[in-house]
This record gives sequence, structure tokens and C-alpha cells, in this order.
Amino acid sequence: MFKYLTSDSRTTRDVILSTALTMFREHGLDSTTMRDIAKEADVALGAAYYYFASKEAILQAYYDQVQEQHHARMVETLAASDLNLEGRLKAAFHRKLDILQNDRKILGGLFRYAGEPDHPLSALGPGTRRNRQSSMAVFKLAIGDEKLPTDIRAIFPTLLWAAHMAILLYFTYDNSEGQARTRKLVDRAVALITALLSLAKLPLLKPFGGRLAATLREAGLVVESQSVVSTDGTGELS
Amino acid sequence: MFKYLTSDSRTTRDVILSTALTMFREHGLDSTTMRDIAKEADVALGAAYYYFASKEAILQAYYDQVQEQHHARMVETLAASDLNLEGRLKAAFHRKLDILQNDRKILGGLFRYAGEPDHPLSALGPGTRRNRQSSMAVFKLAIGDEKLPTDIRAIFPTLLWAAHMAILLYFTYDNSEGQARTRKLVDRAVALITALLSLAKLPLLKPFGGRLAATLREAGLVVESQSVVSTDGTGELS
DNA sequence: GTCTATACTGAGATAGAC
DNA sequence: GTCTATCTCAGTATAGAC
Repeated sequence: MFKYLTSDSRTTRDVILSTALTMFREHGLDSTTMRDIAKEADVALGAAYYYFASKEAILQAYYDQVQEQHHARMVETLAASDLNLEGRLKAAFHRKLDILQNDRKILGGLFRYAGEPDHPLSALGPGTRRNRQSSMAVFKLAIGDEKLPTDIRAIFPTLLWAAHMAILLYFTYDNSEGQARTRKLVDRAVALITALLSLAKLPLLKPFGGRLAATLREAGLVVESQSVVSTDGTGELS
Repeated sequence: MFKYLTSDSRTTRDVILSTALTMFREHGLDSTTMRDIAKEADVALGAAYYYFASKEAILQAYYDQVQEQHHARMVETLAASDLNLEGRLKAAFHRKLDILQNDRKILGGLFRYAGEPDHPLSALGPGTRRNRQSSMAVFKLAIGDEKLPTDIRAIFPTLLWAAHMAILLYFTYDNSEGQARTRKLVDRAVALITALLSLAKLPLLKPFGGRLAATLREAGLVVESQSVVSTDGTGELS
């Protein structure tokens, strides 16, 4: 799955990347300068810019890395035990938090671009479409072949992805020991969601699923032809 | 309601502020430098920094100004006609969008700080608590003395505020003519919310309001003693 | 193609003169 | 209250070693 590169260039790039991430975690994004990173990684400033066009490009690499890990760990979890829908949804959220446990500062930095549609790192913009799709694919893994009303099935991955973004935002603000509050919120929220889901089949509530789906579709918020991510983690649509 | 200042200092500050906002609207936040602003306002760079400690401080002033306007326009709207809950909620959202109609770039810039809890401009952090409270107070005006289940009443302003943040995010990405899509989304969403609200009283669904309220409360997301904003628009709690 | 050394530009922010 | 000069730092050359 790794493209072949000379061992030297591979390690230099990796050294710069891991050094940068370590420093981001310790001192925060803004306090860490490219010159700091280069010095710590024992390379010249030019070398850092040779591998990463900008400080943001390092974040981009981190972003992709997290997404790949999330997919891999979710596959592991699903293979290891036989969970029901609620368990699988909880797992999807918790595995993401596992990965980001020490990276709340970096995560916060990524939210910085959320309000700039044209920025390549905007979590909601076209530049991160593939990341978003492969993130939703992880939630589709969690949904699996669970029997759901078609209305709900169409919008569920999008809703879960949105909920997961909100959870991550809460997570960056959560100073409780080991971010226990976020963990608890995830469990409560997923329990609520699955309980509501079982009600959605009732005749009384049935129309609401349809109205919600129609509203989201009209707003352009539902991605149509989604597919489970391919095993190489690229998030390519089939 | 205005603190007295010498007419000269007042106008200089205002000239700098309005010049800055005009330039932000035209060229965006990042492309507009403090030097550009100073030059356009016909003052030296140092003068700009005398009135605004940083570029962000200009945004802060804008932030407060928007909040005051939102409150004022909502009061006007409510006085002008006799609306039901749905109408009042729609008004609350639309009046906000009216104010921000040409400021989507600036708005996007404000979202930049959402991931940095300690930043004074973080829309979710302690630094903007008063803005948040006075924003929720506007939504409380919209709710009025509508009869609601107590569970729902406690969390409703918070939920509306959160929904309004999501709408604003959608708004910054909305390139449709006059942001018509956002306007339509508001109408649809509010209609859905009020429809759901009428269902919330049913015995079958009653417990869900309680569970939702408990979850939000436990997560520390519900502000307790809220009160309607005082008429001077400061958002001070009574 | 991989990397070093060095220097330049632009922008936010500050110090201190007037 | 206002201005000029200056500082720091991100980002971008550029020239060359290998």
C-alpha cells in the first residue's frame, strides 16, 4: 500500500512529520514554527518546505493519517466481536476518540478552516470531500446491513458524520480527566439515537423521517452514491 | 447608552471600524491588512492599533454590534405583528440572516476560532459567554410564554442557539442567489421543529424529552439561570 | 531528485517620539 | 491621540552541494 520511495526520502519526510506532530501536541499549532520543526528534526528549513509546501500541508497529512487509522481500527473492532447496531455505532465514535485522545490541540487547529469554504483544509468544503466520504464510509460499516426505513437509511451516514463532528468539537473543549465527559456523551447520544430509530417505524412518526430526508436533500446535504471505502483506505468511491 | 467620548476620538474609531468592515466584505479578512485599513481610513498604522489592539479586536467589535442589532430587530418584528411560535422562530433566524446577508466572509472568519477554547473570540468559549447569553435571550423572546413541557422549555433556547450556529455555517457555504437555499432551509427546519414539538407531548414520546434534557444537562450544555436580555442590549443577566 | 545556507518580502504587532 | 521606526515570524526565493 505504500508507494515506493527511496528509504532516505521516506525517513526524512517521516521524521519531519512525526517531529511536527509531537511539537504540535506539546506546544500547540501556533507556537510551533516551521523553523522550530526543522531544527528539532535536524534538517534545514528548506528541507521541511521541500516535503511540505506549508505548515498546513503537515496538517493535511495528519488529517489523512487519522482517517486511515479510523477505518483500520473500525474494521478490527468489527472483526473482533459481534456487536448490535448500538454497539457498532458507539465503537465508531469511540475508535475516533481513541486516535485523537492526545491531539485535541491539533484537532482544534483543524476546525480553524471550517468557515472558509474555499480552503483546501475546510472540513466542509470540496477540498476534503474524499476525507468526508471515507469518514462516512466508516459509519456505513457501523450501520452494516441493519434493517432501516429507506428514508432513514439514505440520510443516516450524513447525520452520523455531522454528529461526529459535533462530538469532536465538544471533545476539544472537554477538560475532564481523560475526556470522560465526551465518552459518556457518546454513549448517551448513541443510546438516544438508537431508541429514536426504533420509534421511527411507527405510523405516527413515519412521515417525519420523510420530511427530514426531503429537507436535507433539498439543502444539498445528502451525498447520493456513497459506497464503503475500499480496503486501501483511499476513500475512493466505487 | 453610548459612553461619552470626545467627538474626535469617537469618529476616528468609527471611521477605522467601518472602513475595516467595508474592506473585509469586499476583499475578505486575510487579504485586508491593518496597513490597508489604516491607509484607506487615512490614519497611520499606529492609530489603528491605538483603537484596536489587534485585527481580531475589530472582529470582536463587529461581533458585539451584530448581537445588538439582532436583539433590536427582533424586538421590532415582535412589536409589529402578532405571530405564532413558528412565525416567531422563523423571524429570529431570518432577522439574523438579514444582518449578515453581505457578511458571509466575515462570518467565516469568526468561525476560525471555534476550535480554540481559550481564544477570546471562540464562539463556544468563555470569552464569548455574554454574546451567547444575549443570543439565547433573543431566542427566548421568540419562545415567549408559549406553553411547553418543562423539560423542553429548559433546553429549547440552547437547542435553538445551536441550530442557529449550524444555519450560519450553512449560510457561509451557500452560494445560491441571495442565499435563498439558507432561507428555505430555515423555513423547513423551523416547520419540522414546531411539528415535532407538538408531538413531544404524547405519552409515547414524553420520556425522550426528559432523556435528551438529562443528557445535555449532564454534558454541561444547558445554561441554567437564563433571563431575557435587558433593553440596553448588553446581554447582562438579571 | 534531495538538501543546505542565506536572504528577502509582507504582515501583525510594539516602542517611543511628538 | 497620532505618527514613524522597528521587531518577529511565516512564507518564499535563490544559488549551489551532492
